[in-house]
Amino acid sequence: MLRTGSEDRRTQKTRKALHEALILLMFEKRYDAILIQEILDRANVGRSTFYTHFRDKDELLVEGLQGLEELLRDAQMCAASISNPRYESVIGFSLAMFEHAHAHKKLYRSLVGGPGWIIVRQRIEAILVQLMKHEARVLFKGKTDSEVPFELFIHFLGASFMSVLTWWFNFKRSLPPQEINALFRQLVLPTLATHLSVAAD
Amino acid sequence: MLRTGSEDRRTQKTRKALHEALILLMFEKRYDAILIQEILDRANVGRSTFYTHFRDKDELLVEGLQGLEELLRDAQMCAASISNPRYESVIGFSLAMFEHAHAHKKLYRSLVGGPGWIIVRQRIEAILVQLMKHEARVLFKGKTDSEVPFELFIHFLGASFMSVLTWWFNFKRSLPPQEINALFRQLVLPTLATHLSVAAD
DNA sequence: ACTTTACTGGACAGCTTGTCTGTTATTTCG
DNA sequence: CGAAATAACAGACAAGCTGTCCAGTAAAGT
Repeated sequence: MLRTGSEDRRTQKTRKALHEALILLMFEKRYDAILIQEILDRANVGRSTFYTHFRDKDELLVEGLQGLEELLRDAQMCAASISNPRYESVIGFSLAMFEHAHAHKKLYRSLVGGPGWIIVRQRIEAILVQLMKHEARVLFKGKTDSEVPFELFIHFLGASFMSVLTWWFNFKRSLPPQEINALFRQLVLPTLATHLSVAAD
Repeated sequence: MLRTGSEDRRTQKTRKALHEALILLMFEKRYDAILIQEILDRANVGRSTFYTHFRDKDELLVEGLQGLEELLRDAQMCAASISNPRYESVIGFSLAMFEHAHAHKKLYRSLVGGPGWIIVRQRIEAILVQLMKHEARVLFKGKTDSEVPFELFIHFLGASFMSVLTWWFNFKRSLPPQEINALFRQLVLPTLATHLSVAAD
C-alpha cells in the first residue's frame, strides 16, 4: 500500500508546473483568453493529466490563492494587538492585502477587469469575510442602536474593500500601498465607528 | 430610398422577441447556461438574424437594461428636491432601485450570483456612478479635510450599493425594499456625512 | 524487485459559435 | 398598386475548444 501523509512527488510537480504556467501566461494575455491547451503546452503536461487534477481552468486559478489566506490571517492577527481604537482591527488585513497586490502588480493587472477577476474577487472577498467575521463578532453592537444584520455589515465591508482595490488598479496614477490604504480607511472608518463598540467587553 | 426615423417594424419585432425569449429563459435556468440556440428557438428567430442584431448574448442582455437608466434618473431628480440633509440626494436613486429589483424579483434571483450578474452588476454600477457623479460633484469637499479622490468616492458608493443589493437577494428572509433601503442608508450615511458638505454653495 | 500510482500521447465525439449562401417575405415609398 | 430595398429564413459550414477515454510507459513508494 502507498500511504503517505503528503502527496506523491509527481503530483506535486505537475500541480506546480500548471500553476506556474498559468501565472506566466497571465503576464502575456488576459486570463479568459488563455486556453487550457496553452497551459498544457507551457507546463509540459498531458491533457488527460490536467483533468485528473482540476475540473477546469477556474479551479486551477482558485487553488493558486491558497497562500493568500494564510498571509492575511497573519496580518489580521498582528493588527489585532496594535489597533488603536479597538474596532480598527476588523480591517487589520487591509494594508497587507494592498501590499500583496502591489508586489504582484503585473498579475493583478492582468486579472482586474477581466472575467478572471470575478473569480479572484469573489474568492478574496470570501476570505476577507471569513476573517472579519471572526474579528468583529465580539465588537458588533448587536441590538443597541443599529439594526443592520451582522452578515450584511461584513459583506458591505468586504465589497467596499474590493471596490477600492479594483479602483486602485484602474487608476492611471499609481499610488503606493500606504496611500491607498489610508484612503480606504477614510472611506470606511466612519461606518466602522458607528456600528462597532470601542471596547471588547 | 427607405429613410425612416424609426426602425423597420420587422427589426423591432425581432429584437423584442429576442429580449422576451431571454427573459423567459432566465426564469428557467441560469443566464450562463442559456445557449443562443435556445433563445433563437424560443423567439422563433433565425440564427443569422441574431448576429445581424447583436454580437453576442451579453449585448442582448445589456440592451435589456436601457429602461432602468431612465427610471433611476427620474428617481434621482425627484429625490434631489426632498432630501433633508442636502447631501442625501446623492443616493436618491436607492429606494427606486430596490423597488425595481423587488418588482422583478424572479429575474434578479436568476441573475444574482451567476455569471450574468457580473454583466448586469457592472452595467447598473456604471449607471449609478454616472448619476451620482452628476449629483455629488458640487457637494464634494474637494480639498478641505479629505484627500479621497472624487472618482474613488463615487465608485465606493456604487460598489457599496451593489453589495447590499446582492446580499439582499442572497438573504433567506425577504426584507421589503423600504427596510433594505434603510439598512443601506445606515451603512453609507456616516461616510456621506464625512465627505460631503451640508450646503450646496 | 514488486506493486501501485501517475503521466503520456493521441485520438475521439460533442458542443457551441459565428459566418455565409441563395431564397423568401415584408415593408416602405413613389 | 407596383417596384425597390431590406430583413428574415433555413440550413449548411468550418473552426475551435472541451472533456473523456484508452493502452502503454515511467516513476514513485515499500
